[in-house]
Amino acid sequence: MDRLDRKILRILQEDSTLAVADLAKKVGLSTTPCWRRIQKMEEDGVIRRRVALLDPVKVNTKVTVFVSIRTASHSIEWLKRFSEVVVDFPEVVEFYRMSGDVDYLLRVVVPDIGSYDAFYKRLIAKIEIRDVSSAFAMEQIKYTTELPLDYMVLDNQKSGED
Amino acid sequence: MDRLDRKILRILQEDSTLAVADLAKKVGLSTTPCWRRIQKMEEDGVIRRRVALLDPVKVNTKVTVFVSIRTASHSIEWLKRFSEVVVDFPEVVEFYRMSGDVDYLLRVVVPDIGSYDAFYKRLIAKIEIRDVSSAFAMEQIKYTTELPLDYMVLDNQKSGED
DNA sequence: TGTATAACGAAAAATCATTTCGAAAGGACT
DNA sequence: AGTCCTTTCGAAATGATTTTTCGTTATACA
Repeated sequence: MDRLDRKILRILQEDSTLAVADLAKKVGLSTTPCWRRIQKMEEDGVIRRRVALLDPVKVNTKVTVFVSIRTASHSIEWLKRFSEVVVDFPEVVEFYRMSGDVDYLLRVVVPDIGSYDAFYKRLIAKIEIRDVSSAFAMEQIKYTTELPLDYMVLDNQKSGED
Repeated sequence: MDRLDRKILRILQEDSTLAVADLAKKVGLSTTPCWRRIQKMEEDGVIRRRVALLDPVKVNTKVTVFVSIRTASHSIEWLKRFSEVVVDFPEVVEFYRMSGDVDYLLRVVVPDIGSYDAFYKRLIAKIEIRDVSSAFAMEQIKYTTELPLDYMVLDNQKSGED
């Protein structure tokens, strides 16, 4: 991967609807090699998928809640089941195993506080959880799916400045 | 918006590369009305954009850090500048104003702990911040851009069971 | 300097998005 | 029930874009 590939990724992360010909023009290529580069990055798994991003307000999931979970000591069995249960909730859009104080962190999206309570009840009905604490987001100041490309490892050679 | 629209959104959230004809077949429509529904949802802003999602490992941003910030008392000026500074870092992929204990929460992506330290230094060089604490994610168990569509408000009538 | 390899670009072919045109379905009102 | 009106639908034609094909150009290396 070189600077041209990075340029392509930068654009596709923002907007994947451009015609390959237009994208090619932007990065200074003709359509065929540009198309082939995209193809290759899809095969290599650099580009994982292309998706539509929806407006949370319009689909009635404006409220984000961060759920911190401390699990002290638990069996391997419990941890396995815990992960499975949590992953299956569509309201859970992010789920991390953490180092330090908190063991797991979830980002949950729901319409309102009431729905969060309902979600929480459904969650603890499925699996016993010791220490849970919820923090509500008042405002989403930034949310992007664009990963920074400044750390990418390039086969350095080739053209391009940006 | 009815159940058909929801079906369409469900699919487009997963994969926006399908041909409209195929998508139409999946939801039980012919291509023209399906195309028009998509068009309308784009105009209405329900569908915000279409993007490519990249593999964090392949672009060298596998480490996620959650940064909690407490700002006690600060001027309006400071808060404004703080937001601007933070938003401008491409490593910050999510940024929330929170209720409760923590005032702001960031999700930051970087290649490794060392890069995080470098990022942190660049951040505090740009703006003075009182109380910061960082929590590292050991594992990303779930990450999806798919919002749950179960809370969507439908103009209830019409066809479809799912 | 020759050769191999990899990347390029123009143009043709195939696929897909978008428009156009009627037809059908559902509601409201008489 | 019937007519009008509105909305949604679908087949086919058009236009744009993706994908393939083929020949050319650049780059690395002996």
